[in-house]
Parts: sequence; C-alpha cells; structure tokens
Amino acid sequence: MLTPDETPTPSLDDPSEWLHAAADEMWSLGRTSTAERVADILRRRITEGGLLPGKRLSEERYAEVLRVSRNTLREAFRLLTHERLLVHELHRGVFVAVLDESDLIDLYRLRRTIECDAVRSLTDLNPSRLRPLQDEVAAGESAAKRGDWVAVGTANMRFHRQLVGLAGSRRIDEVTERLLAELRLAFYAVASPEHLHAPYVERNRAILELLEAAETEKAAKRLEAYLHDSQTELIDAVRSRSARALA
Amino acid sequence: MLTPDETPTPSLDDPSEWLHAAADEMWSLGRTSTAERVADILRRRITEGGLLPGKRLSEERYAEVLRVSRNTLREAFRLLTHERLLVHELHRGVFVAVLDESDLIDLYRLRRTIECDAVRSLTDLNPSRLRPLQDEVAAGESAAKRGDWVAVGTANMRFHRQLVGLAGSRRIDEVTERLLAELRLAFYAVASPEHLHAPYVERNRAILELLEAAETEKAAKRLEAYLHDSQTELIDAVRSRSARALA
DNA sequence: CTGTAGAGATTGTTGAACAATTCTACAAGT
DNA sequence: ACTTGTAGAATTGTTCAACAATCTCTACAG
Repeated sequence: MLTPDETPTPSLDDPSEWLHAAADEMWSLGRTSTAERVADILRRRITEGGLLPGKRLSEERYAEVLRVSRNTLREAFRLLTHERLLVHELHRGVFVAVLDESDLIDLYRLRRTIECDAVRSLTDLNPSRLRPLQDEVAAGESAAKRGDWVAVGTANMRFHRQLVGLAGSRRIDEVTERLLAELRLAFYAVASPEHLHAPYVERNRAILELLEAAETEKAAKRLEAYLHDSQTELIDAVRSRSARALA
Repeated sequence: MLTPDETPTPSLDDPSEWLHAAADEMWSLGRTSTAERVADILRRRITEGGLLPGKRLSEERYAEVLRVSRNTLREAFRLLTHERLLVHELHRGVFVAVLDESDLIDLYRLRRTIECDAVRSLTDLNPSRLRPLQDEVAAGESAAKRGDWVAVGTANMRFHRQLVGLAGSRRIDEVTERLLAELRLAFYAVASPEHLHAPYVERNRAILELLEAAETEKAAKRLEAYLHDSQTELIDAVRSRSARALA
C-alpha cells in the first residue's frame, strides 16, 4: 500500500457542498450512535467515489461541517480505519486508503480462497436459498440492459456477498464484507466501470445455473476462473489509469 | 455469541492490583499512541486469562487506574472491540467477549479454510523458509518436556501463525491474527491447558516434516484432521466446564 | 541546489460538564 | 411469591476548550 506522501493527493472534494444535506440527515434519522452515523455518511461518500484515494480528511473541517465534536469524529474515523477505507498515520491524520497493485493481488488471493471454499462447502443445498442470488443476477442483467453500470457494479457485489453468505458463517461474511468494501476503492478509482463489469453479468448467471444444478465443484472452478480474469482486468485498468496520470 | 446478560459475569479481577505495574509501563516504554499502549496492556491481560470472559470494564475505574482520560480509554476499548476481544453495547459498556459453541465452530470453519489453503499454496517452497516453523516445533517440544503448558500453547499459536505466513499474504496474516486472538479467549477459559495442547506438539512436527518433504497436499490433509480434532476437543472442554459451572 | 531553523498548523490527550440511558431498589398490586 | 412501576443513582454518550506533541512548510544560510 502506498503511503499518502507518495501520491499527489487528488483533492477534488469540497465538504462544504455535499455535507450540508448529510448533516441534516445526521440528526433526523438514526437510532445508533452519532459516530456510526458519521461513519455511514463518510463510508458512502468514499465508496461512491466522492472522496478519492489519498485525500486527507481534516478533523477540524469535518467536525465543523458535520457538526459533531472532534472526539466523535475521531471515533467515526476509527470505525472506517478498521474497515480499511481510511488509513491513520500518527500525528499526520487520516487519509482515504490508496490501493496499489500488490494490494489488489493480495485482495484477490484472499477472495479466491474464501469464495471458492464457500461454494465448495455447498453440498445438498436447499434450492430456495438460491433466491437472493437469482434476484441479484436479474438486477445485474436489467441494469446492464439500460446501461446503468454503477447499478451493475453494486448488483455484482451483492451477488458475491450472497454467494458467500450461503456458507452460513458469520466471520466469513465479515471478512468478505471488508474485502469487497476495500475492492470497491479500486473499482471507483478506474474510469469506465462498463468495461470492468459488463462481462461478469453473464458469468454470474453461469455460476448460478451450475449451483441450481447442484454442480458445486464446477461452480467453484468457474468462480475461480472468474476471479482470476477479474483480477487481471482490474489491474490492467488501474495500470493504464496510472500511466495516463503520469502523462 | 452470548450477551453478557446471560452469563453470571465472573468478576474475579481487581484492577487495583495488577494495573499499577502496568500503569508504570505505560509511561516508560512506547513510541505509539497512548490509546494503543492501553490497548496492549488490556489485550495481554485478556489473552493471558486475567480478565475473564463476560467481565465488564468500567470506564471510570480503568481510566483512573491507568491514569488516562476517559476519551483515550474509550479509544483503546474501540481498538480491542474491533479485534473482537471486547464487545460493546450501547449505553451499557464494554465486556470481555464470551464465545459460545457456535462461535468456536465458526472460528474453526474459517481457520480450516485459511490454513489449509495457505498450505496447499506452498508449491516449490524454499526449505530455508521452514526455519521459523522448526524453531516453534522445538520450542513446543521442550516446553512440553518441562511441563510448561502455557509455553506449549503459545508455541503452538506461533507455529500456526508462521505456517500461514508462508503464503505471503498480508491480509491472510491479519485474518489469522485476529482468529487466533479470539480463539485464545476460549483456550484460557478452560481449566487444563495440558490436556488441550499436549497431543498437538507431535502433530505439528508431523506437518512440518511433510512440508520438508514437499508433500504439501498430505500436509494440508493432516492439518485439516488436526484442526478437526482440535475443534472437538476444545468444544468438549468448554462443555464440561460450563456443566461444572452449573453444578 | 541542499540542508536547516523556526513559525504555523494539525493531531493527541486531557478534564470537566451535561445529556441520555441503563441499573437498582423499593413500593404497590395481582 | 411474582410481576409491574417508578424514582433516584450510576454509567455511558457527547461536547467543548485548552494545552502538549508532532509534523509541515517557508525562508534563509551555505
């Protein structure tokens, strides 16, 4: 992982605009702690690409705009740091995490073991439990048809989350959750989600159909190939993007 | 996971004693943040069995004895909460985590996939990298010979951490780290570590020797059996312990 | 151009205060 | 005996202001 020093900190985000709407939401909705609500807002802002990797988040500024104390904001920062969306450096502050190529390789490495193992564990699965997967595949296909590539991306994420969820392990779900959240950082950092997500809509369907036919081993193999290809595509995209950034 | 309400909160820990020594350490050593140093102290206290599962940690009391502000202490609590050593309940405080049987099953489930996959990935491994494993096996054997079962337990933990480390993945290492920390909660909650750790000293050696012979698949199979047996033994131990607690 | 000193800015930590919520104990009713 | 309700105590949640510790950046000397 690159430290924020090495990146020319793209600072395209002006909190004074979008945060006002969010600040209202803060105090209307919510039965959780204030820190968690702050974290929710920032998390969404990060995963939706509003806060770019490398950006430093000033305590003073964000505390003021979100109208919470610095202590509470720091609490929210801790939450997001643990989710790896932010990185914290002593006496320097928190930054939106920056993933380099080795991070992507590492993430996919873990993702392959977790997801494939989850699929392989699905012996005699009640077909009704595949329903959420079917829904997500359908959502992805319809989104692709109307060219909504952001929706395709989220449907894809949800498909894989549901897939792992079939294994029925709380901790595996959690690891997957964090994994995908971190990966999203990279997805939103590349230019065209279309090229990145399009081919995987039908591959998800293929995996689903194998599961419906109770061909777990074949499904796992397909998934492994899927993840391999996805990894190389994403890395290529990030590479070409950083090449463009240098030019 | 049981909520603290359901357990008769074993409250055998008196901070006023052991914490004074720790409080000195606080301000002598350390180049990290105060919160992290506090977390280190509490973590060690928990994983070494001084703070029993279910125990509630009062903010006021611990802040006073450790001589840090409540805000800083809460930051430390949050660190440990994310490591799953503590659980936080809104407006009720933090408690040392309590693992039930389903947690143990879940932990071992994840542990099997992670560790076995790590071993299976070890094709053409440089034999010199097995050195740390050999050291830990030796440490375990010598500790067993002199009856130091706590040392056997830690050597065992370190062996498995090193084993996973051979895969060379930062995130897999992290998941393993958290996994083993959480498992230690259960290990220290049972009475006799001897019965629990003794048989695994030689099983670790067997796995090591298979790796030395480059028999990765056989090693993985052995490891899987190891983890299966370890799981049932641990669960039995916890069961008999809770049965005793009821009597 | 390089290195460094010092001023300015930012984070780290504290302690006190008050609000919000939970816990405790006891009284009343069934 | 058991539940229910309700004050009051105790504890956590959150804020604020201040200061300490550390980093960053500018300006200047070499």
